Amino acid sequence: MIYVRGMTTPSGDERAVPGSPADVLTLIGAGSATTRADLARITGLARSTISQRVDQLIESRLVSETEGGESTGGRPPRQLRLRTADNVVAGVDLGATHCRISLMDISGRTLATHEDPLLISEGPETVLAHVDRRIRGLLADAKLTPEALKAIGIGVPGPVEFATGRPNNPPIMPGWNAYPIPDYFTERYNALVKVDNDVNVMALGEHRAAFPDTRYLLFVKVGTGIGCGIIAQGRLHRGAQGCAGDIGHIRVSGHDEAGCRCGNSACLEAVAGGGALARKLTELGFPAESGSDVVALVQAGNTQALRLVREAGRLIGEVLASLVNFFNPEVIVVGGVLAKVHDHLLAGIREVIYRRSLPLATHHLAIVPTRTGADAAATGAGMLAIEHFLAPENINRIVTEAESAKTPTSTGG
Amino acid sequence: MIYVRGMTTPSGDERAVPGSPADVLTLIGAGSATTRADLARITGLARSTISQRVDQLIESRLVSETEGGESTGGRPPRQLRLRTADNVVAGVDLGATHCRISLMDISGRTLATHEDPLLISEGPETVLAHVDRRIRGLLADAKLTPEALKAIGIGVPGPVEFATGRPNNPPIMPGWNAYPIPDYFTERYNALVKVDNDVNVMALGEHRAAFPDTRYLLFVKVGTGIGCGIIAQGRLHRGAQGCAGDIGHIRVSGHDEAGCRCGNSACLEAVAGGGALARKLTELGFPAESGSDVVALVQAGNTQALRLVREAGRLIGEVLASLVNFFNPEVIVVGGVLAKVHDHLLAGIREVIYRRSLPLATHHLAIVPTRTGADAAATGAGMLAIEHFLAPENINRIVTEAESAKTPTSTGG
DNA sequence: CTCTTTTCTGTCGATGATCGAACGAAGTGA
DNA sequence: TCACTTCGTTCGATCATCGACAGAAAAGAG
Repeated sequence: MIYVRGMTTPSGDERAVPGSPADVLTLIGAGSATTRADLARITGLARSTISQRVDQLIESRLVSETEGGESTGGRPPRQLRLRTADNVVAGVDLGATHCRISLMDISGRTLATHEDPLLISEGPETVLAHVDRRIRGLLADAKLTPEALKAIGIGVPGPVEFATGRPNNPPIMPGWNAYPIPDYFTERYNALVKVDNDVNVMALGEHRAAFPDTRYLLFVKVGTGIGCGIIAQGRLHRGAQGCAGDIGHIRVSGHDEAGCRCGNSACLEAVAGGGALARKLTELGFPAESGSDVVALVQAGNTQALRLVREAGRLIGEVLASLVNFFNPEVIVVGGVLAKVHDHLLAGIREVIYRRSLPLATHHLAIVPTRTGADAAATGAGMLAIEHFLAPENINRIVTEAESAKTPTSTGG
Repeated sequence: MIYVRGMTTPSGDERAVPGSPADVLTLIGAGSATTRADLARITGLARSTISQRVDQLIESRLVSETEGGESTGGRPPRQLRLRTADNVVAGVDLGATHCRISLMDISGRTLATHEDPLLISEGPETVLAHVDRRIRGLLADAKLTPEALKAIGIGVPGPVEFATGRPNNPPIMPGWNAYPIPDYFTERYNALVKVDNDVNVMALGEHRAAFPDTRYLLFVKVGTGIGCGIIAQGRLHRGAQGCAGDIGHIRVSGHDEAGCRCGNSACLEAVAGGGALARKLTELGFPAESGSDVVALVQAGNTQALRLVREAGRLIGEVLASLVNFFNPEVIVVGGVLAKVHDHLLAGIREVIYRRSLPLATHHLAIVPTRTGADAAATGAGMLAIEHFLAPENINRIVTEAESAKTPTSTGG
């Protein structure tokens, strides 16, 4: 099910009378209407008008029609669906050391997923060539041609200038600064390309998959570092420079001894990130290099690891308690590697938030572990791609082009 | 000049082809178009269509027309303006101990302002009766009838359920909980009524008056308490329960001894609010009761007061440094009583933010004192009123009603 | 099994909003 | 005074939408 923006308008703006083909498609995609009669009832447009719009959408290969609707006492309606057969997108999750790609159809269904180890530090040319090969492989496995790929969404582990899709001084992506990632793919595919921060696409994926009706959501990723994706009014909040949600370098009290790679001390990430926990465990005699090692120790029942994770939860909770007062979200989702031991992490987080935040803000606040797990980023990137493909401007453009291609505009004589 | 939402669309949605009377009015109100020919050029609609729309707006008494445009070589255009003669709003700023009301026309110009001492604790009936009298007084002074008042915006010192305009367990407004403020005025005026938190309307006022093109702005009010109004995408962010921006009870490190009226300790407000500073000064032998007294001591050159204000700035800066990383605003405006000594307050705030926040987030960040000063809340409340009056739904309703009133729908024969 | 009722979908003339050409109005400049 | 330009209005033409009608395809009654 696709997320609708507009239509059911909480804030009361957006267009009042949905008329264009894109609006009709949105209703079909959202599952709000599955037949022509439904569409007429919902939009208030005449059935003849709806039929015409639907014809345009079918002509444009955006909608498919199937027989076999349930009769409610009369002629059974023909079912309308997004045409998923040859409209797919790729959701690409690039991490520091992995590349995970999901092939999804435009209704949001995942067709296939593939994960590889891949070092982002090898630079854009190498990494993107790998991504290109994997996408072609997934398309071939699904017996699809590259023409079926309509959009690509990519999440990368660093700040991105969203409008241009260029990384903005990313600390752990050497060679990627200002590299025009979209160009690489628009030269090779006839597809839209959108690039965003990995935490943002995780937030998007979690929101669309698990909390589509939530208006204000925070997705906290606790991995080697700590970051936060922000959903406001159902949309990603990226901030003025596109670096909103970078909570890993917020100061926590009482840890001025902990130096951080950013140059400051007492950063949340430097005391509660997976890397920091691994270091502390190593010092205590339990060798660990990464967040995954910490998780392994917790799962093996190591009490020191368990204690550290719970304490990390409290520290993260201290920062989140501030953000709850400031932002007043409905849901906080905790993801990232450390979320695999969310029992202990969430206990610490909840404890502090419920003690420190305002009752009005916490009364209806849910603090939950991720439901999408390791898929969050790839599906989120896919959702980013789908939503840009289904955006009104794009749909209306496609329909208009299909129309003008059909009518030869009577040139010559 | 009125703030436009939509039209110049940064995010790329909103309606593409502006057609309705409300869209035409928006362009006139924003000053984007002052003549029929302008409107035709901007909207792309035919001049005849525009003329028809403008006629409707003039008929509905929303637009006025004046001769005397500058000729550019041909017939001079007639100038179109919002009809301000009999379209005014009231912006009401209710504080703990004062009531300030601005009468504004719908173009945003302030016609008159009146401030009274008034205790909010006297309860809704008493306070609102006072407001009612003052509004009638201001209208009479401006030689306007109550019919000219189209909308009322009200800022109150406590949380409000914005949709209904009812205070939500406000701590310093005894007797006001869940009181339906809008009803009081809709029974007495034919006007729209919108109620919001005082910090929110201050943020709105500052944004519209001083930073209309800024997309992400924080307005920090440092008075007896400390609060924050949030502008995101040019709109107020109110959060899930409408209590977003309540930063006064965020914990600051190293002050666990400071108890707060909320029951927790080390709250920002309890260590850096005007009330807290006054208490500390009193202990040091300089009697002070409120934030104003603190300001007076600073202005008198009291070094202890000066030191405390600067230290308060650092503490506020510590909290804001976190919020800059999280929210990534373009502008932070500091207002409230303590902003009268903003030299010292801002020094502390800037010092900490520039040290603790991410360079990417602070690079283009402006941290400035309020420009609207004591008018922030009243003008912001007026802006709230104006924007609701000029909202497309409302304008289209007014025009439609005027149309149907003119055509007698040929009943009977 | 037939006929009626119901519901869905397409067709086609009617309607009404918008357009665009033409015209009058009101200025500038040679 | 006479082009020339720009602005605003008028009015017939046009095109999207509507709504009545008819056909299609099922359920249900007799």
